[in-house]
Amino acid sequence: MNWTDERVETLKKLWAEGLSASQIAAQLGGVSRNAVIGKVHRLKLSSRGRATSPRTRQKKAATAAPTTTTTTTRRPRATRPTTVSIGATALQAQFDQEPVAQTYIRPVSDVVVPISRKLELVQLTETTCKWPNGDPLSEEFSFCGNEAGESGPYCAYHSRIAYQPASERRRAR
DNA sequence: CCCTGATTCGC
DNA sequence: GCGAATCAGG
Repeated sequence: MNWTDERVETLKKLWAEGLSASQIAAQLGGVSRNAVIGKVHRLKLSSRGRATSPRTRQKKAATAAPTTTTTTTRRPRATRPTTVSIGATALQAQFDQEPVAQTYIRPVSDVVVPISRKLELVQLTETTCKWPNGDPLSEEFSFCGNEAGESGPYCAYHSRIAYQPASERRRAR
């Protein structure tokens, strides 16, 4: 995957919004979080709060021989054919809503979400992502429905969105 | 163990 | 320039 102007643009945007490298990587698709971080550095826009202390590294020389890892699956981060722009409401609820009359739309920023299967409630099974798309009161409402595995009610992507903010908050950056 | 960003360095 | 491996830390 090469860094097209578009992708770089998205990267900058999301990074500026404060998304984590892995989230950005997930949304761009085809790249690892390391790639994102590396790119961010090269773009010299890494200045986003000192997360870690002044590291002084000078260990390991290079890639050592991994001891035949039996099932060390290298996950290419699943298939993400297309990315669809949807006005997600995921994290908004946590931002206080001023009593001020704000009837118009709040851009917040488009959040790119992976393909959803748009399932109805009755179609959900124990392994389908139960992440809601849209307003539950709306006709348009649906569930993500992608494979959720057994680690939770959401697919890998939505698990991040659902749980990560909490841990992020916990660290109180 | 999960995650975060930072750095190094072979490619 | 790119990004995996690695580190250091929450």
